[in-house]
Amino acid sequence: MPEGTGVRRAQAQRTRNGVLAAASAAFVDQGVQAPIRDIAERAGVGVGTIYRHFPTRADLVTAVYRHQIDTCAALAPRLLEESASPFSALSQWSNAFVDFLVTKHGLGAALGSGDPGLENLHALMLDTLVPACATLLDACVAADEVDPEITAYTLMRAIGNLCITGPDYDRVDAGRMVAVLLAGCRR
Amino acid sequence: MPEGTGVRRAQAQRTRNGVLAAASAAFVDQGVQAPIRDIAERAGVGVGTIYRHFPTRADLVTAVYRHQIDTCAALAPRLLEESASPFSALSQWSNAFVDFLVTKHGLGAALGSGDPGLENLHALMLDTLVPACATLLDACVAADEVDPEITAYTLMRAIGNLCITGPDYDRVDAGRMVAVLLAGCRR
DNA sequence: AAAATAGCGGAACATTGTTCCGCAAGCAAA
DNA sequence: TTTGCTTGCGGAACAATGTTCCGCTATTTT
Repeated sequence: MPEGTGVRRAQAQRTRNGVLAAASAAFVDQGVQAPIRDIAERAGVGVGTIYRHFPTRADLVTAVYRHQIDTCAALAPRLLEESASPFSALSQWSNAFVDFLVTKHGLGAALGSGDPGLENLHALMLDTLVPACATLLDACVAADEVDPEITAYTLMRAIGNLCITGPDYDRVDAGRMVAVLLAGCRR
Repeated sequence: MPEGTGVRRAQAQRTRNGVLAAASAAFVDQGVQAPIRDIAERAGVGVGTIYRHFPTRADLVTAVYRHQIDTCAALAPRLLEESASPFSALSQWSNAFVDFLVTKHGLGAALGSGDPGLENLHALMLDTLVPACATLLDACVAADEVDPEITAYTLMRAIGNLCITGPDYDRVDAGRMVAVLLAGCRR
């Protein structure tokens, strides 16, 4: 991490960014399961180079989406402050989360699959999103708006699963079902 | 299908059953993604033999679970008759479906993944389970117990997704979330 | 200038779904 | 019965994909 100065380091950084850009584009076109080789070709590098920067496939996916995940998490406190009720904030935040998941082809499925190679991604989502969700949920419970049985992790996971879309179950359906789920949480 | 008489045919049938048994056992141990080679070894046959009987992986999975799926579908009309209210029937039927999914490691994820190789399985579940669910749902709508916006397919799919379990989200959580979802459907 | 090393490209390896081919044995025709 | 066809089978072979490994180049260090 201590970015040693020098031409080489700078070049490496450029390569890394190129890989991230290529991966991002590939994920849009082919979903998160885009083959590493395709990404390497897009980026004009060898596969070894990708693995040098990102030890595993999940690390690459993680790096590509980290910013968006952080943004989503940061949204929670703001919504809580601005919304009429804690439940309304939770509802709006869920919508943001759904929008994030649903625009990333296969991300939901990848998360749900339990693929051991995606542990990192899973961990990241959990570490940053669960606390954010917990904040909202706690506020809802405090206001007696939702069943205290429901945990942030379980809710996040359920929402994530509901966002696994396909040809006959698209983002609209996912959004609707998440809304139904939240309605069911309500006191 | 016209079971030609003869020693060969009988042997083939025996082989087929052996494969089904081996697959069933392998699915319990390793989940539905158990490699074909493992199943072949368990059954004491070559991989070619498996493909002779089941053109694709999904056909094998389908064959293994077909009976249980049919049983589940057949449960719907009976519950509708015996239950106090249509919604209660729907609720009980959902529990049965959840139990089915949740005991098959990875089945939910496989269904959700959109893996093109599993089209057959997907189609089977849809063809037999969706009509069963629709019966219940229609009764609920007629009794004004659930929102008519909800379609059988969407509900099935949502329940299926909620049943994608993992280390930190198990069958208990899945059952709870499905109950919450149904509560949200209620009028 | 020589030696060490970071960064890179791509061949090579492992796993898995699927196809293909040759073989053994039952079955039918001669 | 003998001969040739067909069924069913086993496993090698192929393709796709994640991942590791090795040798090369050019920068950095001594």
